[in-house]
Amino acid sequence: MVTATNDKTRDAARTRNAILHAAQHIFAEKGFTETGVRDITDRAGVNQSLVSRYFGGKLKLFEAALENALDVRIVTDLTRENFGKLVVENFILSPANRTNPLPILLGAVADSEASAIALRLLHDRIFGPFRDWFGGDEAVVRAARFMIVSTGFFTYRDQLPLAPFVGAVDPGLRQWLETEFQAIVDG
Amino acid sequence: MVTATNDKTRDAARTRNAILHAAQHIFAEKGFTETGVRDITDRAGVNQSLVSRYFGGKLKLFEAALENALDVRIVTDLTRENFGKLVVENFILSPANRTNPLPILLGAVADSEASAIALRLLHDRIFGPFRDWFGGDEAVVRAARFMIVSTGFFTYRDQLPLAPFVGAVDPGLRQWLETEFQAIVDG
DNA sequence: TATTTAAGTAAACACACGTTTACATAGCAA
DNA sequence: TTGCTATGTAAACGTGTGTTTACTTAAATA
Repeated sequence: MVTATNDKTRDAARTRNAILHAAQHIFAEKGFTETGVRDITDRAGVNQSLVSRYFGGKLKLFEAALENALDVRIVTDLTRENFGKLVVENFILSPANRTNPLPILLGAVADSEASAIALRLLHDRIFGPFRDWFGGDEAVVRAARFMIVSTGFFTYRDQLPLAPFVGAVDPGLRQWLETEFQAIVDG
Repeated sequence: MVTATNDKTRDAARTRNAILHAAQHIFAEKGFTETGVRDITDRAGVNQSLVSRYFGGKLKLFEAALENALDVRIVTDLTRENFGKLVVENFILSPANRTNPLPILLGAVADSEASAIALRLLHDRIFGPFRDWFGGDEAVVRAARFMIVSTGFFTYRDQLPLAPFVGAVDPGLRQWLETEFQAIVDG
């Protein structure tokens, strides 16, 4: 675990970073609403008041954490040939940790302020890039299909652990996911 | 609007009912977390303390409201022939009001206690019946596909209003939804 | 009608939680 | 070394919210 002060030295940048990373983890695990500022600062090993000092409050910290998670480039390294397989491997089946922004984003839907931030970033950094990458007349519909399937899957894997989504993914379901994503680019 | 006491008569059953229906509406609109007990009782025209008296608290009221919403039978009236068209018409495109239980249910994902209730009811009253109705070897996968697509759609229609989901549904998207649901029963 | 019981209300309570304040001190500069 | 500034902390604050309490009163009962 990354804490700010395993020693007693003072370093604002490191402290800020420790808070940011702890926030990404815990927001991904518990969602925006059920994550307390003290949960984050305890994990980072710092005082609770530093969230307001360094980020301006819980909401701005969520925004920063989400932006940070979105810095992993999703569209890069994708090809139209093996799109389905690649997406399932690298995006869908990657666990809900700080590297996968969509679960963090979905953890904000219950809060009106946090979901406004999430919606903006979702549109600009996920939906938009995929829509442009798909291209063509039906680009918007293709991107919508992409969002629907990935979001539906994450909802049941991370938030409502329904039988077929717990543990290893059923091979039939995985096969369908790959086919489905491939169909989005193929037409 | 249904209130308990437009007059000043006292009627426990009517009051309880007014609370229940107000709860269904507001839970569907704002989700479990952002709905306050006072929001519900104000709409029902009764005192806030009656939620605890008649239902045992906000959580139990949510459970009762969700059970009540689930009393609309979804599977009935479906046929395998026009499954896709029927589901999209009668289930997917019906607004997020008290008649559609899935949006109410999805409004609980942020709260750990409410989502535990939602998960149980989701499994018993939606996932299970559809799985059984689909039948066959791949019944579980088919039901999972059904859950993924409908949940993904509702998430963006009700919770994160992304461009292609606001207002009238894009005809291309609607066509895909129908095809997708039909494919679930066809194989 | 007199009495009792159930229905309803206003106010207070208890607690969680994000934020702010007042203070302490490490590290740097003069 | 001396003093200043940035970093960090503990405690208090304010507020929102689900719940409970003490009380009032309509309606049923005898």
